[in-house]
Formats: sequence, C-alpha cells, structure tokens
Amino acid sequence: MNDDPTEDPRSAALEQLERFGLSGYAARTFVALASLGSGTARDVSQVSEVPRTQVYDAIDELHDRGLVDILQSSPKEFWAISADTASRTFKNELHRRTGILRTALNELEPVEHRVEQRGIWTVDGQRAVTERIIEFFGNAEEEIVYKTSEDLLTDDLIDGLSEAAERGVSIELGGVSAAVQERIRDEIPEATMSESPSAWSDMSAGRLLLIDGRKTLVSALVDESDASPSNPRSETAIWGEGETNSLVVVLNAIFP
Amino acid sequence: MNDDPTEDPRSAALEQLERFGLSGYAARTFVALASLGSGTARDVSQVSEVPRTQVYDAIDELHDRGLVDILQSSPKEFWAISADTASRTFKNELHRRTGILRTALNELEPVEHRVEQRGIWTVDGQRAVTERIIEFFGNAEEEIVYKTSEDLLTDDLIDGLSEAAERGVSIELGGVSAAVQERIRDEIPEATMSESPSAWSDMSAGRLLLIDGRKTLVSALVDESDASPSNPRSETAIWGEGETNSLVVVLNAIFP
DNA sequence: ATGTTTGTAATTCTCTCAGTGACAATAGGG
DNA sequence: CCCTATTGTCACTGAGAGAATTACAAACAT
Repeated sequence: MNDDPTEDPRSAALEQLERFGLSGYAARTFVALASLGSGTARDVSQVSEVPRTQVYDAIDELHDRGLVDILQSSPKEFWAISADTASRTFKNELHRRTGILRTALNELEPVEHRVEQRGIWTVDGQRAVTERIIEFFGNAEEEIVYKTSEDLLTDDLIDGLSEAAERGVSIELGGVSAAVQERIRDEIPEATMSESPSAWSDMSAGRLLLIDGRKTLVSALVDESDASPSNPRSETAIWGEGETNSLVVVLNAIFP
Repeated sequence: MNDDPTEDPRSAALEQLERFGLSGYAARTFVALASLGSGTARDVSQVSEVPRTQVYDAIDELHDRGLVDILQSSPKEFWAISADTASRTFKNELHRRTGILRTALNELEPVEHRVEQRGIWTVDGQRAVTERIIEFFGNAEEEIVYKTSEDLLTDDLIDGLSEAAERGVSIELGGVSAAVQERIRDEIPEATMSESPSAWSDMSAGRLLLIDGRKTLVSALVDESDASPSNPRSETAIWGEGETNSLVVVLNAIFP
C-alpha cells in the first residue's frame, strides 16, 4: 500500500480512488483531469493512458459521482473539481454511510453480546488491537489496569480512559515516562501511574490490560518478514473473559 | 439503494459493508456474526447462507480488517466486534484515507485551476451542486449573491457563507423566510437578506449564484421518472465563468 | 468535397469472486 | 480402540464485471 502521498502522489491517489469504488479507468481519468485542470477526451487519454473511447464512460461515472463537470460542446470538455472539494465530497459520503452502517448493525445486534467463559481469542494488527482495547474500556465498571509501551498510547486510548474515569472507574496506568505522566494527569486526574511496574518491565514491548478482574488482554509487537519502513511492525494480541477463563486466572495471579 | 437502515437493517448493512470493500461472503458473514454475537462456521453458514467451506475465507478477510476475533479451538469460534466499534473502525480508516487522497491530489493539482471564458458547464445531483457552490463560495473575493429555495440551504452552505463573510466578502442572500433569516443573522451578521427578491420569485424552485460579477451558477429541481419517495428529486445546474461568459453576461443583466 | 477528429456502440479477453465438491484431520461416542 | 460425524483445507468450475480493442457514423476543418 502506498501510505506516503507526497512521494508518489499519482499512484496514491489512484489507489484511494479505486478503493472508494471507482473503476480503474475512472480513477486514472480523474487523476489526469486533476493535474490538467480541464481538458478534452483526447487530452485525458494522452496523459492517463486510458483508451480515448473509454474516457467517455469514465467521465459518466465521475459525473454521476459529482467529481467532474461537463462542457457540452464539440469537442466536449471536462473539468475536475478541486482536491479539497473532492476529499470533502468523499468524506461527506463516507460519513453518511458509516452512519447508516452503525444504525443498521445496532438494529441487528443481540442484547447479550457476551462471550464464553473459556477460550482465548486473537486479534491482529495495531489498529484492531487498539480498537478492541477501547471497546473494553467502554465496558469497564470498576477498575482498569493498563500497562503499555509508551508509543502505543494514542489519543484515542487516552480519551477512552478519560471517559471511563468519569464514570467512576479507577484507573491504574503503567509503563509511561514521567514526561507523559504529566500530560495525562491533566486529562485524567484520578488515574494512578507508574513508570515500569513489576513484572511488566521485563517484556520487550506490548500491552497488558486487566478489567474488573474478569477480562484481560495481552499483546506483543512482532517483527514481520515483510516489515516495510513505513508500516509499523505489527501487533498480535490475545484476550479472554470470565472469572474462570484461564488467561484471566493466570494474569490475575501475576498482577495482584 | 437502501437508505433507511431501520426498515431493512440486514440488507442495509450488507450494502454498506460491500461498498466499503468487503466481499459478498465476508459481508454476509459479518452480519450473521453481528446478530449472533459469536458462533462457529456452521452457525454462521446457517443464518447467512454462505457455504460453510467459504466461511473460513470470509473470516480471514474480516480478521485482517480487525472486524472479527478468532478463538483457536475445535471447532473454531468467531466473534464480531460491536456495532459501535465496527463503525468507529471504518470511520477511522476512511478518515485516514480521505486525508491521503487530499494531499495526493493537492500535490498533483496545477497552480492555475481556472476555466475558459466561454462555455457553460453542467453539474447534476443535489449533493454535487451543493459541493460546487461551496467551492465557489471559497473562491469569492468581493461579493456573493445567493438566492435559494429554503430547503436547499443546508448547514454546509451557511458555514461556507460565514467563512466568506469573515474574509470581508459582502453577502446578499435571497429567498429565505423571516424565521430562517433570524437564525442566519446570528451566524453571519454582515449578510443582507430578502425574502422573495425581484425576478427570482417567479421561478418554481432552485438556486441562483453570482460571484464577483464574473462567475455564476443556476439550478433547477427536476422530477425524475424514477423518483422514489426516499430519494429527493434531483437537481440540475449550469455554471460559467469569466466577464465575457454568455451565462454570466445574461444573469448580470437580469440581476443588477 | 474530403480527410480528420470525435462520440457511440459492439466485441473480445481477462481476472476476480461466487459457488461446489473432494478429501484429510479431528473430535466424540460406543 | 474403532467407527462415524464434524471440521478445516484445497482445488476446481462457472458467471459476471471491467479492461482493452475495433468498427463506424456524425461532426468538424480545410
């Protein structure tokens, strides 16, 4: 995946546009028009390497999406909306659609979304692990113990902790340096913090979460074979729920 | 398109998930798991009508996206993240990706994004027309004259006007009732407003925009053949730019 | 009038994904 | 311990979408 849009803007834009549902031709046509400002089918075809006869279909697709305006003349001329307007357009559409998805899924969701006592579940990927932790923060009722490698402590997570604290959940946060402790004390004054607590200091890096003594999650950072410099090394986590869950039992024993 | 997620949540969720890039099987599997909470391949297969043997691939896809966790046992058990977490996950991803797209397109964009003097451009669709108007608001330097059917005056547009007003652009807003005028005066005190100005009152509904005397846009609402109750009747607009542009000349003559 | 450019349409090819079946590994029950 | 049902993996087929090419008529310029 091309994550650095300044390095190869053309292919970065192409990738995103296609993943937003445009056909390959439509994406290439739009990128061509965006760099040209405006032009005819011929112009577009030359810089985009889309067959000229297919430019018209691509333009239809883009016009329907509101990304391109058409000048009815001969030859027809096409005009791409600005970068800012384009990303605004997408953002609006996607915002609307995540809203639809949210309510739809909430309609479907069963009342009890609880999980079995036994068993250890797996989650992979830094983003997914973070999301899962935030979800667990939201379910906490009494106590959160969270020890983390400092660079994994994103704003999302701090927000989640902060909300839990406001509900009256006691927070114990470990692994954070004195400097960051300072910053967090502003947002979550109730939290107790430590720099390198107990057994955790031994672990290379990763996270440990204990909630209400009955739900837990541990993660480790792994160097993958295809580790690219842009892509942060990925994370693997396991979690379990329930008083008798083996993972919960073990971790409760280690971190009293 | 299924726009009302409370009416048929299942198909609404399916549609959105697929448009976010999931395969049909993955989408159906996730919806099944979301209503089940958790279950085995067999369970999923029964409620989703995905062939049991394909559930595993679908789960892989979902696990990679961070939407499903896996219990390594026999039989394997699968667990869907909550509706809120799911929509959060998508929103984050899409936010990130629109950001990439924005910077990539800005890199590509030519310095002069100006359009020819002659020619009349077309835009279709309420959303696209609104976006175009906001874009034009952003380019205004001295004066905006905007007459609109009241129900088309969304918050987006008011924000755009407000920003322009802060830049020192004079605003003349027409077609708004006394009640709405009140509300707007709070946000844009500089604007002058009128209820049904000059020739505009004759037109059924639509919008008229004049910017700095050299750019203009007119729109009309059209009842389409396939007009569904959910889908608002669509809008068609034309616009032109330049002192000598024929549309600009005509409209400047009508609205002095 | 004539040659070129432009827009539309029909056609072929390719690749992804839905859908199906074979088969080995595993679990559970007698 | 053996037998049967279930589970997970793989390989295959077929249908459909989209990429790419060609043919052709209308519009335009000279």
